[in-house]
Amino acid sequence: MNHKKRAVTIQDVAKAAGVSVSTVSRVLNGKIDVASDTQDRILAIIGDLGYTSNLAARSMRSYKKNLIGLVVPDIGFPYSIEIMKGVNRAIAESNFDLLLYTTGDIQKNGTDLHEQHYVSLLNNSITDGVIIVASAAAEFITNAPIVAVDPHVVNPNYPSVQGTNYHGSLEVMEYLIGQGHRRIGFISGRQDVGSAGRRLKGYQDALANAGIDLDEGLITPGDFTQKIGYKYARQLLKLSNPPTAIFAANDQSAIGVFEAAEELGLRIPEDLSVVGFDNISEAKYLGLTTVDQFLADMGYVAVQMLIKLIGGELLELETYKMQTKLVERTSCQKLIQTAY
Amino acid sequence: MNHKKRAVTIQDVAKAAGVSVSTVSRVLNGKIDVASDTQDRILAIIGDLGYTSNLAARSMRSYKKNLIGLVVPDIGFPYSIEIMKGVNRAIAESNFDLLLYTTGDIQKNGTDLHEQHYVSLLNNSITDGVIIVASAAAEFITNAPIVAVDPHVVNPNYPSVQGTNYHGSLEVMEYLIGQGHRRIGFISGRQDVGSAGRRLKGYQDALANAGIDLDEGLITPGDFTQKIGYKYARQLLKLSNPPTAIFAANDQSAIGVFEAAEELGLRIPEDLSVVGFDNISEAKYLGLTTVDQFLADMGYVAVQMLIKLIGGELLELETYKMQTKLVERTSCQKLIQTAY
DNA sequence: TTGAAAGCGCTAACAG
DNA sequence: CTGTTAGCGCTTTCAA
Repeated sequence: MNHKKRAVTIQDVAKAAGVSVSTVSRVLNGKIDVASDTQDRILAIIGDLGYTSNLAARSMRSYKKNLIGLVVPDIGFPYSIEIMKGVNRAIAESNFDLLLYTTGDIQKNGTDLHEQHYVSLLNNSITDGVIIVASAAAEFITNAPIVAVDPHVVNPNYPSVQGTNYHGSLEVMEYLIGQGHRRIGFISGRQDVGSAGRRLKGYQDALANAGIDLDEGLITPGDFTQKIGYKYARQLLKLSNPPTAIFAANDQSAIGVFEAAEELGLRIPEDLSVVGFDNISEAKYLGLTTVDQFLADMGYVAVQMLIKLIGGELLELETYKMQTKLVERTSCQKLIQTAY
Repeated sequence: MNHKKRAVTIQDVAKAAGVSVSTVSRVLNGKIDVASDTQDRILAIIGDLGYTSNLAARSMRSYKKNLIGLVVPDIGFPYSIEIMKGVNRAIAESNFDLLLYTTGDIQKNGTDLHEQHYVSLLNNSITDGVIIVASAAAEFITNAPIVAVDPHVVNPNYPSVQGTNYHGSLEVMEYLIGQGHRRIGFISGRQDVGSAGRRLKGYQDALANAGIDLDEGLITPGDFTQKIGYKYARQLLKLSNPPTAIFAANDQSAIGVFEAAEELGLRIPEDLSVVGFDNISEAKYLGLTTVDQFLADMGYVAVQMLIKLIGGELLELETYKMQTKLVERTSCQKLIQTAY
């Protein structure tokens, strides 16, 4: 390895081939008006010299970059990972490459301003469009298209992919009520996230529909983390009149519930039913019932929408709704029960 | 949202502020030699106009970009995800941002040539350095530093972070043999991956050390996937004289073993002991014993090494060895046993 | 079929 | 303290 030497440029190639830079550029861009022997010679030299075009310089001059940006607050979070898997799959099927932008910490760039900044940064320079996950911003200034996955804003001013959170939440509650549960706890999600609010609304409305009085004491705060899920589940389960089921606003917090139940010697689902939103693999192996939010599929669909937009199709403000439905993990539960 | 309008450039800002572009550039780069009222005025205008500097143009001129590249074959694979988590954490603690490059499919860019291409593409243009995961290439042409995480090559020609695969494998075998196992199956990893070979070597040597004859029939092929792990575990368990323990070259295939065992009505660990390398969360919740390869920590360390290299420290060819050791998942097993 | 030259947006000397 | 100027590596007219 040497990383001292100046990178080889189009000039070097041109010089070695005894032609002008414009001719090399033509070959690079697959233009047809080049003599085939010239072309072969240049191609050979490009191989010999190990030339790679300078992304920055290229982006500056040409419109098409075959690069899609993905702005994610925190790639360590299972929620982001699931979406990335779907994005990844769609990218693999396309002829675009992926540029992921993150500052690593959900605190460090979770704000509207940061998001807007990154979107501009990418779209005004090296990407053909960007996908932004869990966007909080109400608006983006960009000269290339964007698609938001699961935006916090309910009716965003830009194209987006959303799950039917309210509907999915209703379905969970109907399921639990159908099993005979009357006291059902709810671990909330982050206050500032739209989908969390819709999940809570589903919880409340389903109770009303079933004629069950709402007990505010069964609704706790939350922030989508396992730690806080554990904390409030513990609190709920220690009530003098504890719930017989707990519905968590996402499955990270559902895992927290699982831990609290284990600690208190409760069996799931015999002593306590637990359902969580989002459906990550850990929930699957724990045997927790979940609501499938198709996180990966949302990412997949977002890429497809974006590619259409880049290609010039006018779906400017389209919102794609993905149906979220209950996934009963019975087979996994059986699997784990059998294995031990 | 508007994505028709031309992006606002440094020229626009200069014109609006009634100064030259260089003055704006100075403000942008935090140079001190600017009158503070001029600076305030420019900053205000930058805010008003929603100006973001053009990444491409900036990269072309200046040396420092505060951007680290990460080249990963397939971000959907748990192995990659674990490493990315560690990278993410290190990035969060630094003042660098992350640019992830992938073509999405392990088949699509798994070759040396592709890797070399991406490394050049990034390092010769917009990044200050790149981290390359599971690199197959023997050499890279680049004018900025690179660090490889878990390279296929045993003694690469560039800085790298590696786990002590051979040692970890020995430890597993000593553990299993200590439990009284004499017939231990081995599900191999991908042939072309160096670490997989070292794990197999550990398996073989440990048997020899214990004076146990090697039965080639207990060693199967493999490719690190759950599906193939399942297939060969099934084959092993149906032998007339089946193994009492199976050691899988990674924990994805260990999960396949788990499934095969379940299907055949075997209890783990009573009827069959299972150990896998790598330690992803699914294995944790399944209660499988694993070898911790510190995947996340490897990513973390790689970023730190890279930042040192970027800063000019001369550890050019340093290889950082992370100790891999057996992790007994007894508490998780208990947790699952209690919960159901 | 090819080359010369302009310029993308920006930074970094160099003058003033 | 600020403006002028010269490119970075590339694509793209426009001529030849």
